[in-house]
Amino acid sequence: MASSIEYIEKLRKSGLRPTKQRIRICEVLFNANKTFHFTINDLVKMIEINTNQKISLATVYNTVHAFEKKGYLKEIVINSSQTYFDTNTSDHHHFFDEKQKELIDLENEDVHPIKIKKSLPGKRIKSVEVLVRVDSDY
Amino acid sequence: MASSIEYIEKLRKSGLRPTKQRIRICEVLFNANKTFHFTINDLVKMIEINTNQKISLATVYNTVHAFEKKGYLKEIVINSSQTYFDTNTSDHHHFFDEKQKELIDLENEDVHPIKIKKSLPGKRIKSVEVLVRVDSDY
DNA sequence: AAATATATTAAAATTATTCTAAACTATTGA
DNA sequence: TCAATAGTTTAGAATAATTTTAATATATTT
Repeated sequence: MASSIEYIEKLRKSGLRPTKQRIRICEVLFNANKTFHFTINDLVKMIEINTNQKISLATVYNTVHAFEKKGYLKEIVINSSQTYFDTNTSDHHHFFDEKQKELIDLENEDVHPIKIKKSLPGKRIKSVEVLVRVDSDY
Repeated sequence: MASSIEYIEKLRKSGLRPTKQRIRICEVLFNANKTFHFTINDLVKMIEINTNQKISLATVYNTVHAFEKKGYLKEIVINSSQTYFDTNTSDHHHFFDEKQKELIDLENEDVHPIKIKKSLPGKRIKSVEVLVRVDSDY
């Protein structure tokens, strides 16, 4: 839980102008007491709830991408028609249930450490992500 | 290297009618002496090279998906505007260089075995995939 | 407060993929 | 062998996520 003043600071510090829209999106994303996963579509719906002021879709895309670049959000690697984002920016992995389109965190301590033995000349590892696809029984 | 007669057999065995188009696509995909990664777009280009007979885009999509269902191809999980497929259907992982849009195999023996300690009630693990994102120096 | 730099917006454009329904081809079995 | 049928291919239309455009609005700097 943070106040909009804190978001204004946070935005300014990272070189993003604290606009009405960005502050609103910060509130929606970072006021929750748990981290969560969302699609752009989910976020638009969350913004619409209890708001009279609309934010244009282009702005939502711009802002989410700006936040991702600044490290406030993580993009989750899934082959799906929609891109998922995560407000949990810590190093962790995911379960994905294709049927229910449900994403579940897999904390780093839930996975034995991953060591990559192969190295590629001229290339630096940026991230190592594990996706565990699951089927639901029902 | 296999002849079209072998592909006809293979297709029939898996309940797919051996059509001109499917046999052609088998040749393009499975005659190579190394496995490789491709997008639908790549495949269309490969088909066009040394062919007078065109295959419609819808058929290419249909066939690739049919082959994937039968286990002759693997879909690779990447967030990219295009979906990648792999003719290497063994259990393995990938490096992905976003800049160069380059995919590189990471054999299972190149990764320490991945053990998932968390289990989800009512869900069965279908696959565990690792994607290592890399940056090129240049 | 004016000048500037940056953001927002609605609408159009783009692009991968899927759908449609008509024409075609492989298979079956008489 | 040949007609019936079931499955396949096709071009083009439809869909849907995302990006672009360029005009308007807002934040920052001087």
